[in-house]
Amino acid sequence: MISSLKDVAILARVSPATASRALSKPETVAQTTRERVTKAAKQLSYQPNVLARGLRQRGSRTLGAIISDILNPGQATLAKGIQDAAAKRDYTVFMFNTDEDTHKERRALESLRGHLPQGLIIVPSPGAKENLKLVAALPTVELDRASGIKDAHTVMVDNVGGARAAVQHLTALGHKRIGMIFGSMDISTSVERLQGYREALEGAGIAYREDLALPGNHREEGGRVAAHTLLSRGAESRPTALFVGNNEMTIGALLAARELELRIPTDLSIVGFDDSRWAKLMQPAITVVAQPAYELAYLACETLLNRLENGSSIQTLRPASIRLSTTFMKRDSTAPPAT
Amino acid sequence: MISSLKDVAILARVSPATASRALSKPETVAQTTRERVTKAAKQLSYQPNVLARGLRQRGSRTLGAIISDILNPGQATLAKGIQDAAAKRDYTVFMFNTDEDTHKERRALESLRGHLPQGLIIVPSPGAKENLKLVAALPTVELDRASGIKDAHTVMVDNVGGARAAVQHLTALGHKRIGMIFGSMDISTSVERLQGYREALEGAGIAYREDLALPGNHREEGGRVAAHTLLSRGAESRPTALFVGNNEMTIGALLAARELELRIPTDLSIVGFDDSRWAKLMQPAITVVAQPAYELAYLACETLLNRLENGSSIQTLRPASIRLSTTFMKRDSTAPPAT
DNA sequence: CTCAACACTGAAATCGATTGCAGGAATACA
DNA sequence: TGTATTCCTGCAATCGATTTCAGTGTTGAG
Repeated sequence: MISSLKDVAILARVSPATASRALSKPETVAQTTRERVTKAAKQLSYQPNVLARGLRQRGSRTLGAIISDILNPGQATLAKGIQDAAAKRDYTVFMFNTDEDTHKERRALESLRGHLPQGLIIVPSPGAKENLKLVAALPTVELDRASGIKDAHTVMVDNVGGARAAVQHLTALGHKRIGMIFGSMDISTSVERLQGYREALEGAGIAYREDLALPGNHREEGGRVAAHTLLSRGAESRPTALFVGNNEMTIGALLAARELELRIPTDLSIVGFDDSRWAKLMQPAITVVAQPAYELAYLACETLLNRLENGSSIQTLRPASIRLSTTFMKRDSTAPPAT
Repeated sequence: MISSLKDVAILARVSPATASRALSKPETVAQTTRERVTKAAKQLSYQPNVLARGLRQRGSRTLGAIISDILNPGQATLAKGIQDAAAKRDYTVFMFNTDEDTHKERRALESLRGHLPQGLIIVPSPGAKENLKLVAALPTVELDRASGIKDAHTVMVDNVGGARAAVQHLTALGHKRIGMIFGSMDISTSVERLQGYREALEGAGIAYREDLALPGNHREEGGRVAAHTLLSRGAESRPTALFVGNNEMTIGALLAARELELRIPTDLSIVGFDDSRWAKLMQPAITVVAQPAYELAYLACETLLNRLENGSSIQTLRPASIRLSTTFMKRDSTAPPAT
């Protein structure tokens, strides 16, 4: 059923060596021979055995990709970007989920290692700095976040700038008490977004208050609890606007606002980080900082492939640190504070 | 850096053959030897080369998975179910997207074939019947839909029953003019859901009218256009309820209703097929037929793996055709028709 | 016409792990 | 003690494609 290179060689009346060359280095073979071989290959619908080839060449045209949670639409978009970029250059991708779990990440890396991928694209979990030692020699690009490894190649968005824009929008509307719900501080994006929030407040001459910035552990429930805490105070001291650090927590915040019967944007303005289907669809539609997730992932994959194919010369020395900018999407969930 | 079995063998002072056996068939090796080998392996942090092993054993512990669109949350859930089930049995998965495009599906299959996977799980595109001939010998399970290939193993939901339940709910509320928007008729789910709709109407003694059931090509825009057509008639002849065949088109229908300023559920009841984040979150929350996507995929993967490991004996003869039932989720987008 | 340069091709080694077979040691049994 | 088993281990072949090296035939220059 499945035919090997040897079958092709026999049919074309050449040696396996020549058949191999005819297919992968055509210019080294006489034209007539080449045609005989390609014809035979087509006739047998020959498909090279990637395992054998990879064994000989010490690695196949394969990449590893590790993302944190495929059910998160943002991450799914990353997955797609990686796959499309890889497919375009004829690479295939081993995709793994970590669910933000360091142990799963470790297992994924171990499993990956045996497949001898040419490179790795990873959305690092909190424990990645340690885990990545397992594949220290593997060309790697960190996507969306930084693991903290020195001189790593990273492709991320400008989280500080995105957060700053969001909060500036709120201060420009006249908000003074602006709350924030941020994610786990062992993920670089959370740290950066919090920083952007602080910078924007400072720029507007508003003092940063610890009681207005709460952690929400990046899940819906955490966002709900944090928002509930922030919004349960009296109308005089409660924040009039909320900046939420990711999409899941934004949902939580919205639910909390509903429970407390706060109208949006009349009683409360909300800006989320990360766009999504429901943000556009809700009424009111939610104002967000949108990330170019697809482009980000595509670029990360291209960066990796370029580095691979340039032979690890220049690129090894000069780590790429790419930042794409975010887009502020003004919708209907933000308005001046009630007077 | 990367150490081979030979290195382990040398360190443990045995032959490569024995080292191999010590690691993969421990019971065939003397205890002391075994311990020396495992210790050496750990010391070198040995990881077997999957390519070499796969070459020898004609196939690695690898599965192919082809889904239609990872950006669709339902499909992403399928992806996750497959991966989790595979990981549990220590298989790795090559994941591909087809975007419902028969050519991409073909390319994915070609690419997959060279990797010699042990099996395949596929959400078949309309052209799958032809494409799957490429891998006729590969144990395959069709997920979510049927390609139409005879005797194929399939794992799907009870689309007819789900649709029937949805429409029965509407008739029970007193609706008489119930519209439907269905997907591409070359996808089995669309056909089945349409049939469920017809059966429910018949059961309620309502005649099926062709002008109330329109195709929406399964995308948001198609759903919007179809809904617009259905709802643009006068209040006397316009449907008072809509059953929509998938989640994307449901969004389209909702947008159309907004454009026409129809209130839900007062002026129009809507039931969608497939649950999602936004369906719960919207106000009013959308009544839907929910599919057990994760379980479906998990089960499909297990079915495949069981079949693989039982040696293709019994299972080959008796194709599995599994149907899981859907869950009707009554929410706030359905109500009795205005009188 | 001779010899060098060149273009092609094939034989054989190689990648790393697995496995059939055979040999050697240890044990059991008579 | 002699022989039959059992247990363990190593040799060598194998999976399929690639690649080095050497050899053949052809062309061109002198």
